[in-house]
Amino acid sequence: MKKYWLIKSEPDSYSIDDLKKDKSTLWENIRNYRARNIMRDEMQPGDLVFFYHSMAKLTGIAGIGKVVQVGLPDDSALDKKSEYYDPKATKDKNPWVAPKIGFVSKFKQVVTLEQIKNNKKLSGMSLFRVPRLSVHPITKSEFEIIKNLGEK
DNA sequence: GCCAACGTTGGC
DNA sequence: GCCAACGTTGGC
Repeated sequence: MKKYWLIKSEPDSYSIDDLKKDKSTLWENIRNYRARNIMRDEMQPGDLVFFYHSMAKLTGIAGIGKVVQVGLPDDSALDKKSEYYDPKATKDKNPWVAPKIGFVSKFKQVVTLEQIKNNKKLSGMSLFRVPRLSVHPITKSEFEIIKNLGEK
């Protein structure tokens, strides 16, 4: 069954426009086990993801992507020059994985964090229960509500 | 830039 | 395995 996710990104480093331009990207550099477990164990090709802009002028959900491929190794953990280098990771035993995310659509308008907070139907979102996590599950109804807001 | 809330590290 | 100290996230 198709699932829905939300992934956070700082648009200064990678925005929905970058994804649109690239068509798809390897979602690397997540160094949090909880987020890793979701990406490794639960994401499936075909799942849809909300693209969330954090630390942005307009904080909120900026568009939709889809999971193209899962379980790819995150090689930046092996790169000593990378900011995300993990000395515990080796080529044979790299704990970090990355999904490949493809572009689907950019919202006509960003669904802001404020809008989400003010919508009672969205108050149960994982986003609010687990602060600071960069990958969240989204329910089908949450997905539909936010998609409609964004495409208005 | 502040700071709350969490995650991670490392000494014991 | 506990927990204090430190680091990170991310809204404001």
